Amino acid sequence: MNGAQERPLRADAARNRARLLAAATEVFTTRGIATPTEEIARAAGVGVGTLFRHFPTKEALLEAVMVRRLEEIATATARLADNAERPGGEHADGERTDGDGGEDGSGGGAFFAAFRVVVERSAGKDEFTRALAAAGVDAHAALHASGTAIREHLARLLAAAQRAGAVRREVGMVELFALLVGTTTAVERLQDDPAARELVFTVVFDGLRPH
Amino acid sequence: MNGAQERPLRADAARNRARLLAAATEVFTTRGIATPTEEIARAAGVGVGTLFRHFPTKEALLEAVMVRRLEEIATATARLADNAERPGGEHADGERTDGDGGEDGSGGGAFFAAFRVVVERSAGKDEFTRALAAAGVDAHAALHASGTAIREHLARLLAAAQRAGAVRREVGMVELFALLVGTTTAVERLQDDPAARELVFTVVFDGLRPH
Amino acid sequence: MNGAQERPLRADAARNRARLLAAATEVFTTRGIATPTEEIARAAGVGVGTLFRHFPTKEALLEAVMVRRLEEIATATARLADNAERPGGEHADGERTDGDGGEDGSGGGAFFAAFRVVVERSAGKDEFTRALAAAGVDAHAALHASGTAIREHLARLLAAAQRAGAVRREVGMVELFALLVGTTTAVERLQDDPAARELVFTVVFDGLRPH
Amino acid sequence: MNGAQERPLRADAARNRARLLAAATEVFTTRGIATPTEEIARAAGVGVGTLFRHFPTKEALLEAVMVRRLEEIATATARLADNAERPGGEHADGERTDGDGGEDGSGGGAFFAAFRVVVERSAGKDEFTRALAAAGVDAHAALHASGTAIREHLARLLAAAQRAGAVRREVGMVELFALLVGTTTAVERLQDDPAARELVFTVVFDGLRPH
DNA sequence: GATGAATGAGACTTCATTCAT
DNA sequence: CATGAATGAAGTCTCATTCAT
Repeated sequence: MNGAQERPLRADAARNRARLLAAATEVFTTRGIATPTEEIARAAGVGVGTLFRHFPTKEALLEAVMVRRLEEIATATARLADNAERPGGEHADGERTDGDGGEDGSGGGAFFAAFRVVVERSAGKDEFTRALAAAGVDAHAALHASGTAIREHLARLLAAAQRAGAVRREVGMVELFALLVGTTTAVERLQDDPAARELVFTVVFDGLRPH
Repeated sequence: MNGAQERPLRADAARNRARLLAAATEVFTTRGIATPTEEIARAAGVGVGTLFRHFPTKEALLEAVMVRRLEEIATATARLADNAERPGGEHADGERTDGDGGEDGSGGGAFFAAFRVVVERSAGKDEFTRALAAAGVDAHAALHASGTAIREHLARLLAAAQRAGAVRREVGMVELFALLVGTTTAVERLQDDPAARELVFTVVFDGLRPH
Repeated sequence: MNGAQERPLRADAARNRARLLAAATEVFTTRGIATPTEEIARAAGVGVGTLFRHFPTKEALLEAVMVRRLEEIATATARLADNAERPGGEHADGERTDGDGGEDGSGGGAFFAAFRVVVERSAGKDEFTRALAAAGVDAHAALHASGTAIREHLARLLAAAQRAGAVRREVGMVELFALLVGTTTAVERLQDDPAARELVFTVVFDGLRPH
Repeated sequence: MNGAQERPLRADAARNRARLLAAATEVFTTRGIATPTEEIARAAGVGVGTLFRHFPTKEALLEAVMVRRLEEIATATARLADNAERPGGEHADGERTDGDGGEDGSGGGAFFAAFRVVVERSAGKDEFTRALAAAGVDAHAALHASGTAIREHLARLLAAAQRAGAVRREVGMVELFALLVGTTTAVERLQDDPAARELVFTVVFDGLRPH
């Protein structure tokens, strides 16, 4: 897609870029996107000038952070979606060996695993999305690409899970996404209470099963 | 608790205060809390000076908006909680008259009704909460008061619903609150798709039932 | 043209606006348009905020300064153009009373007077024009209006002077404007040498006469 | 004056220096002196580091550009001045052969030719001068040297032209310089209109002749 | 009391200059 | 020596808050 316009990037430059991305992820998530750029630069141990050399705009930095997150998620969902469809993927034969601690019990394990992945890696993403949407950046190429990929993987996983009778058929992509961001928000404030987190997942997953 | 210690407030002043509160609610919700104070003043049809006379700080205005919301929610949950416990409230005897618009069908109707109320009146509250939390204002008196009341009503409703076997017993207040904010977020983006909203509620409610 | 959108402007606001305009004229002319806004604000005795309340952009301030200059010039050239054409304006009859120390000597006095006016009030305008042009602001309404007026007045004066045989007929508006800005530049550095200034005017004026 | 005290400069270094000078001349003239140094480096096909190795300061680069221009002008005026004074230079005897492209017809041809040279090679110099002056660099050695030379040549040419009766005697060096920069400015905006340019020269030259 | 002009700290961004590669 | 990444001072503009009208 973009093959030649980015030269290899000098060693130190690459390191600084990585540091900035890490610092931005951390700072944006914990202190909100209103945090001054200077703060992020300081957290990354570089000057503001360096920040702006790598990301020409605060918004661009924001986007880069999101893109990285989305890409990670897309990678994970891709694996799950491929596995689930591969013949033999997700314990293919009939003999319900199961045992998958409640996550499914009747196919759809990959779907629920993907749901977890998306939720767990989306922490803090909420505010980012809002910010970008507000800036009218909805369709920035990179974002769009990863977003589309994730959407596609989830669609396949959802369909498979419904075929397997693991998820109620009324649920479509719209509801799925709403539940994903909702669960993300719910779980976000339960960082330190794993039991509560598990229970929230259980409630949502049970609610998604056919009734 | 504090009802009368502040002097009655002249008629026009009261009207301006009300206008500001309404405008702020609207503007903060639709355009985000970063909207300049001047915008809010304009929306309310008053000057900035007036805004700052009524609310010494932007943060104070934010808080006032939230307090009003919480109070409304508290009023609604109070009624539901009282009803549910009153002898005969929520069809007390065994004869499942039901008929409660599908909300449950086996006790717990008041609880689920309260869940809906909280979610539906909380739209946009999310960002407010974050903002206030960020400002270290977590325990501002007024907020705390209404918050406590709501928490108490919900606790009673939850207990009743669990006694009636309508809600799984593992769910405690922590999970309930997480699910409330989560569902609020989920539902927020489904403003224009009532069917999807309903389905989200169905999923969450079904998930809350004993399994 | 614009009648109602500008409210009367409070007394202090009007004073500050005037101060800012004066300070900007002074500062831009003497220290160049690269002078920081803060300098101008300080020179005007107000805060930067005030400057930006009155002129939303540095460029807007620049434009306002220019507009005022152009308007002054337009007023002066208007008077001269009208006078020259009024029956009896500029000693209408044939009897070359002359005596006008070289400024004309054969009609065209109004034209040469206008030339002087434009040059003398244009000091420093040069850099402004360049700056505005660079900013792609060439056709900003107000500027355009005054500019057009001046152009029109000068066209009439030039025609009259040529009819009177006071100016060579080959000269058109293009050359006239070029000579105007050229003479402005020439004269700008002769601020403190009135005799030299006069001589420059003499040279240009003599050159403009039929040969 | 300073020709050899700096070591010879390696071949590639010399080429880079030349490229930078050319690029700077071009860029400063077309896009203004506010153009970032990086732009100039890119135009020259080198890195910024190289630029700053050759010219320790942006201002130094600016000065170098000007010096080169002034030197070119000085070379041209030198030739003209020498020619005019050499016995037989500029058709010394009385027999008005003229033929000198119409520039004068009565001696002073070299003077007017020099005037043209200065004007035509000064395009864009205006902004440079201002910039340097603003930076308090008025008397930088190199600039001064070439400037002095030009001044001297012009003084000789002017004197000769006045002796020949081709230029009015009131005009001194002060007025001459003012007219030079003025004509430069006038002519600058007439780049694409040769006829208008010629007419401007004609006006100024006629104005300079005795009246 | 209401108004909106004034204020100035602070945000984002640019760019001349330095320095590691 | 060349390169271009890093730096941070400085510039333009915003906005919560104060205060004269």
